[in-house]
Amino acid sequence: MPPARRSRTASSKSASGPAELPALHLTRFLPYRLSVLANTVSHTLAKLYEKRFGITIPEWRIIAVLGGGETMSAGEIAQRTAMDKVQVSRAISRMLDSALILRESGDTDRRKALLTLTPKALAIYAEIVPMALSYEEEVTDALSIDERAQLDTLLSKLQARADQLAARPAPVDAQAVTEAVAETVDE
Amino acid sequence: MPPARRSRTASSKSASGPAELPALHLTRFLPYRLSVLANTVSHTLAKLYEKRFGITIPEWRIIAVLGGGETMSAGEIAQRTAMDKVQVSRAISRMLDSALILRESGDTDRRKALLTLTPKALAIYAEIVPMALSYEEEVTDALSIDERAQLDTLLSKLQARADQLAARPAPVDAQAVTEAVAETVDE
DNA sequence: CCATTTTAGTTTCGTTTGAAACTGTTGCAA
DNA sequence: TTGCAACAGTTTCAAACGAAACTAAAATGG
Repeated sequence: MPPARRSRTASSKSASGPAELPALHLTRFLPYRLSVLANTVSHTLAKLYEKRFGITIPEWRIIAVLGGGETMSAGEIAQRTAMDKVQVSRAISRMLDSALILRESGDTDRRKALLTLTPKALAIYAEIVPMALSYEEEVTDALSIDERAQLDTLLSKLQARADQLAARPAPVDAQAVTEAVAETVDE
Repeated sequence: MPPARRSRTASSKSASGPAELPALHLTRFLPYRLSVLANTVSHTLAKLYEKRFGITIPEWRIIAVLGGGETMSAGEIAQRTAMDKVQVSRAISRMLDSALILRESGDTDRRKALLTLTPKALAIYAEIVPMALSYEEEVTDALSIDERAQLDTLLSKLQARADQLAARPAPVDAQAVTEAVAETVDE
């Protein structure tokens, strides 16, 4: 039995469904809220990056992890940026075109390409980091010190749980449900 | 002068940049964290929706706002779902194809189309809402009751601030910075 | 050693996206 | 009224995406 649901100002529709339909308000639905917030933030930031440096978010992320001047492989970048290898591969090829990155194939393992930022990219890094942090600060200025700590905790816990749930295989069977619905319905 | 920065275990690179480069750890950078979390959650949910009902997130959102049986225009849907009109238009046309939505042009204003869910979509609604809420609960189970309240507050505050910052026009000039960087650099 | 599997990264293909242009409709104003 | 601006929604086009197929280079192991 699912625990008692939000008893908000919702379900009071006139002639509604069968029985006890739990209502859902998109604006209170966590996945929706996270998606909208992340989108707002990313989009704002993306426009800044694009406008000033002509780079996209994937490129920014790569610059961010290589900004210390270190060298790493595409796979390692993928891990550290939470992007998949295709995304990384494409971002790198754009960055090669715009001379932001240097690629040399390692000699111990010639599958792995060693990637380093060019001076040009390092200069962007030096400019973009303060800008990024400053935007972050403007956002978190909406919060008290306590709240910022809370946010940190909450995001970590939620991410851990979300990862866990994402890893879990499909919960029940699929086809059956679809068919059940199709049956119930369609006149 | 930017307030003192995170003094984490970060900047201790060996021979790093010019002077006081504030370090940036992607994993502690709020926009990044939000983006990754929202992505994980949305992606998991999208797979559930797709697998069971053959619908995408935009379609789900439309079903969510029309699920009470009410009728509204595409523009209103766009507002309530935080999607833009193009996204809504496309989702609606998919839903027309799969007989999930009904469109009749209003007679007072023939630009506005009146949209209503079909019984088929309402049946999906009845099945999908518990599923969505149950997933949400599984995620928030990672939090205490107090923390859930905190989360609600934090998300609201952050969204409000992010909206405010997004509305603000471009902060400074653009070209200048790009050129400055180009100059500093490229050997 | 040679054959097989695994790993690193790229390419391809079909879809999705977002911005901008476009179509049709209404409201407004001279 | 006619003419024009604003609005609702759709279409177009080029970029971006994800999944799966592919290429090339190690690692494994018989």
